[in-house]
Amino acid sequence: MPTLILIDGSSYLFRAFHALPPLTNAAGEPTGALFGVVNMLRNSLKAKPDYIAFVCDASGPTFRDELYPEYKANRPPMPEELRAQIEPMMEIVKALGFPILRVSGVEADDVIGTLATQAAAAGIDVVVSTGDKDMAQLVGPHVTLSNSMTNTTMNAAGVFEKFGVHPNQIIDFLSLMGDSVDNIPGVEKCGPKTAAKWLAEYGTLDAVMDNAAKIGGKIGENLRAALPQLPLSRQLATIRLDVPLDEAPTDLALRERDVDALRRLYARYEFNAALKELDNKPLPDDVRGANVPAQFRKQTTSDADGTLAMQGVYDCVVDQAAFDAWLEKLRAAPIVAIDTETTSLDPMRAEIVGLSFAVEAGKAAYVPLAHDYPGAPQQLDRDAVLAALKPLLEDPDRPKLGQHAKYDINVFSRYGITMRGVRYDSMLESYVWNSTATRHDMDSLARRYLGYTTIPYDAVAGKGAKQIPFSQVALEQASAYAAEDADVTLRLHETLWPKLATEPGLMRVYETIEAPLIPVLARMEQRGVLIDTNALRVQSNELAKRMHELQQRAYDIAGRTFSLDSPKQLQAILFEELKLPIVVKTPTGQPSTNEEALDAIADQHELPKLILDYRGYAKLRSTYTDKLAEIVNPRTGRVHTSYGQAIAATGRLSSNDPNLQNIPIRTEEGRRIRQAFVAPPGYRILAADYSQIELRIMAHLSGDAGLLSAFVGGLDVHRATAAEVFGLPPEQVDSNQRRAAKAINFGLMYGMGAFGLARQLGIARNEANDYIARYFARYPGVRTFMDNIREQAHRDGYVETVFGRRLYLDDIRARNQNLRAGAERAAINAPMQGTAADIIKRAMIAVDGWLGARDDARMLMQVHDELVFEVREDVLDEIATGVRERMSGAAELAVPLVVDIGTGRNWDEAH
DNA sequence: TGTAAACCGTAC
DNA sequence: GACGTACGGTTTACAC
Repeated sequence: MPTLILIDGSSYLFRAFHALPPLTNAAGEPTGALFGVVNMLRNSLKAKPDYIAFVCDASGPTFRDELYPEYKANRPPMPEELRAQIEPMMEIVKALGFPILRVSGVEADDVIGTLATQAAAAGIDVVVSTGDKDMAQLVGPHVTLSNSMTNTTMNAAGVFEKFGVHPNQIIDFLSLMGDSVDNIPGVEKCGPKTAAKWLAEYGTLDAVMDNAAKIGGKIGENLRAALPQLPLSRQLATIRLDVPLDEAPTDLALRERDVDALRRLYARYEFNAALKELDNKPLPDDVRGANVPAQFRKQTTSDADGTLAMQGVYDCVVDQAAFDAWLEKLRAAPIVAIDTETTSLDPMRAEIVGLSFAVEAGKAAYVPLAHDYPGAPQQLDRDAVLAALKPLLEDPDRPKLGQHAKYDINVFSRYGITMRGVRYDSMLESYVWNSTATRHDMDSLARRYLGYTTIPYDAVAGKGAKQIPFSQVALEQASAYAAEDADVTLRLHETLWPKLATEPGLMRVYETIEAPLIPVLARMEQRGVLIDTNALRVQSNELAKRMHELQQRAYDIAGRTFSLDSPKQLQAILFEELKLPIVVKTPTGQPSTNEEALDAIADQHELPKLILDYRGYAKLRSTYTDKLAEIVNPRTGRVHTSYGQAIAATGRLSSNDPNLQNIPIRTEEGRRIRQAFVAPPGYRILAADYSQIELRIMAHLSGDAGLLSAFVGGLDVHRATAAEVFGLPPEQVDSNQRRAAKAINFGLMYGMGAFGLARQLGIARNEANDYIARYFARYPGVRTFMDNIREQAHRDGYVETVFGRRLYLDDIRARNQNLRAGAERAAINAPMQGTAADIIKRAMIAVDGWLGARDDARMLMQVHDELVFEVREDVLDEIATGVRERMSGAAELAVPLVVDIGTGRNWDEAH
């Protein structure tokens, strides 16, 4: 059968632009995207199709813009470096002899859809070459998709495998999901899984809509809310198959290529391989790694149509000569990407299995050191290799690059190596560039910024029960995986660093906050905090006893046994068997058994109170007492948390394994957990926390006179607020009024409305409204500030902290009310939460620098507005003074930054 | 056996 | 639906 290849030119140019490094030729003209597209085109010819066409978007509006003015409204303008590559691309495409189709009023997709349909009807096999999943709707018996970026092809079965729906359901599938890039509305919270599930059940979008009432939960409500929008979404997602065209598929034979023009263009853009091929000369061999056994050489280069796969030569270094050669390369390189392979995700328990390095894109090596499996080849001695590398690793003036380098720093520390000079970390570069992106792990970054899918860890080490330690992974696979890690890290840096360089504010955040913080956090994690496991064990037993008693009583009361831990079973007993009133519902519409709900019915039955007590104990025991004891490192007797430096969108740190940032404090029983965080003999715990830091930042940012003077005057701000709102002298404010004022102060920072305040304080909604109105009347600057932030967020799509950290708000222009309102609340909160994060990070860097190498005082923990130290008793005063000075001085605001400090034998006492 | 979702609750 | 940012435990449903 004859074949037709339809190339989605616009899609490829755009993807190649984002996937490839920003190459330029000697004249400084951008060539990266061009290079990608040209290679793809040359490869497409190798299939020797009978017909071929290059289809791209014409300029000007299309019928979709008329249907829906907001279509693609979120698209940023095309970057100049990309725009500059369009004309050259068209010249090359023309010179290659490709028929070019550009039809105004429709998109390239529609032209492709029309041609594919016509060709298939005429018995021609069609391959649509595109990176766009929307095209899956065209797949049929004669039509397949091919994606040269991922080197995959898809027929109808492939579509079903990938999306879980058939090609003829793709339009409905896309309509349900919506598309944030094209700004097509869908069903909120409906992703591919949910969309596929519904379509599997009902078959079509129409049927899903007809049965919308049957779908439960929050997602069902979202679906019903979206019903009016969905027909429009479907129209937008539907590729037209009836565009009037001048050419029939059979008119699309390849024209004769213009060799002279190609030679001139290839030369100009420095596509040397293409130029050589043009002149029919063989390509030179790739540079091969020296002194490397051939069987360990891993070469990832372009295959038939995988031009955009990682290209490079990866060495597996197992002999001294090869290692020496690499050591020389590392010493000579201006920047070295380093990655460790280990036996554990926990750096405090991990042992080094191998090291990988990259010095330029495409040139990387893996040095296996402790692979141990039957038949494993001889490897270099780990201690000898580490000793040889130590000077380089410890030299602060040799710039190093990592992906999540804190992990590697901690691993090296276990071998007596203090890694210094980590100037670059691709994870943090990505985080500063756009903290809203949910994941900054290497696989996600490679996909996002390089358009490349890395070898998944699972693929070499397995997962779940079948997982093997990396030390048992065969050298050949281990090398491919590990060397790629270093290579990809380097390529990510080469992509992200120039981006950061275009935004001096973000660059400053990276250079003055995030990068210097890496070794500070690493030291805190390595140090760990001493835990009194005996105290925890005692408490755990007490809790277990009380829980058991409560459990027995609960069974007696209910007349049967059940799991007190199961909300579902509780719901059956409380609301079905006992018929207690339902006060709160969960987001899925079920009767809630949360604290608020149980509190509300506690006066009608004894079971709710009992459950609340049980829950409190169960939470403490499972989450804290038992968990902490379990996670104590047997080597150090301490818990070594991991701080997440690229998690929270606002710039805050997070903490896990264990999470030290949610240790209880509000109740007496909870504080016993804190009492188990102890100082070693001769030391004391010192806790220093910023007083009302976020409210102070609000005063600074808003410039509100009332709020400023409260802080400058050193007043109790909640009391002062109560005095203003209730029109009383401060000394006549009672505790209830102060509590209300505190709720207002905090609530406003989170964008809370009257509804929320009323609920929080248990008052009528109009009363809450009244409070808020009086607050804004008394603090007009705060209202103006909030209005301005909202406006700025809408205008720019992001908000900033005092130090220039940026938070993008993807939903700020959403048509969905809830999404948009949520984004507005986040916009209000982010400058305050984010600035507080910036300030304490700056303080940590300053305090760490001041403490230097002294071992009589060590910073252990950070809890958002608090730093915790262990300090030798004889220097407590000196340290307290120095810490206070540096924390207060971490920012110059319009109000003083007050720091409260306490000390004690344990964390609880230090408060 | 493993994963994801729902629910709940802790911190700042 | 109504208050921002996190982490994580238990139950439950479900795919493999």
